Amino acid sequence: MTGYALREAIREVLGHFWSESFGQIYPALAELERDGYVERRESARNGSSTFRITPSGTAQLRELLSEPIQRDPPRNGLLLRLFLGRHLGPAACRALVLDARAEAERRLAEYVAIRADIAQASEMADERPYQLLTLAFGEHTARAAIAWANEAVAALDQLDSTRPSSTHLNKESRT
Amino acid sequence: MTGYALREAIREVLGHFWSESFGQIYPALAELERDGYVERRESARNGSSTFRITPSGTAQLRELLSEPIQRDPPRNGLLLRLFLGRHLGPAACRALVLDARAEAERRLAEYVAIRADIAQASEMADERPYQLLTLAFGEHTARAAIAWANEAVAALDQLDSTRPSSTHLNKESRT
DNA sequence: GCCCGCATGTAACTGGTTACATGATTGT
DNA sequence: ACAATCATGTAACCAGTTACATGCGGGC
Repeated sequence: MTGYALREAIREVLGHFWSESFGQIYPALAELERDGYVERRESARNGSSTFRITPSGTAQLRELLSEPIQRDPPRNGLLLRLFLGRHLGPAACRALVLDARAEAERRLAEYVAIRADIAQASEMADERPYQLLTLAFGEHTARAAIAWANEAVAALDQLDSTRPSSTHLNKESRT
Repeated sequence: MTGYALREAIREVLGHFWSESFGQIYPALAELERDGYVERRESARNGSSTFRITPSGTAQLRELLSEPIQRDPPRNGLLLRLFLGRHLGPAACRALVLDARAEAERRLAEYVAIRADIAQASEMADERPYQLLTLAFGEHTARAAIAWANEAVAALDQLDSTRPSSTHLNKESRT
């Protein structure tokens, strides 16, 4: 496939847990070609080149997949805001949580659709069980996020009603 | 607090969803001081300086907290490996999942301990409900991860027994 | 003729980590 | 004394995004 197509595939297929930008892909493909991990085939018609992985490329892929997983330092903007939620007030926090819930629901719906697609397609039978694993992860975490959001909204509502004239911006002071 | 203490606090208190390095903190504090958002008080004894947020600093904090949450592009090494799990084989994938489950269990235990701590401490009553929100999020996602891992292990075991002589490295070929 | 999607690549920039240099204080 | 921890800062480096420059080909 071409670099462009590769990026599209990553966006569409792995989009929920991986991403690459053109600035990554093209230099990477050039390097992979230099190291003999992929082969370039120039198209005569236009200036595009399609790439195909070589045997040594698949070997290298397996090597890389076997390397220890490195996780990057956590940075969850939602949780940071909620932790310092006193400064935002219950109403603003509630809005944030509702937003998060809406997105989790959107994701969950997407996963359900993907599951239907995968069940449909008879191709790639040996890859399917692995793809279902990642899908299930997404479903579990999305459902967890929704359940949490419901609890959180309830807690925030109670907080708002218990101490209505809180230190900061609440429904009344904003109107 | 000092820059050092600030980093410790971030690590210990927000460690599950936020992180900052010295390379960030010290330049940031200098800039915040320049903009009048924090005040520096030099200690006479040693070269250390303690910082205190100013009124305009808290205002700025609220401003920043109100800004839209920006999420960084996803990059989940575990899911990437599982998605391409055919290249690793069921046994290796199983190990990855078990690892993930162990860590989720470790996290969950930590959260339970923190919850006990928070319930104990009578201070900071107005911050507590917000902190509990972030804690609950961690608990939900950890439990979801554990449940998923259990399903995934079962699926992988079945996969391993159904087609024992898979294309690649499995238990037999590795011994 | 013109816009849009396909396609390739580079350059600038940014956000951040890591490693290093340095030194005071405290506890054993 | 010496090790560990507290403390400050900088420089080098890195991964990665964004934006830009460029051009082909097809559809309207």
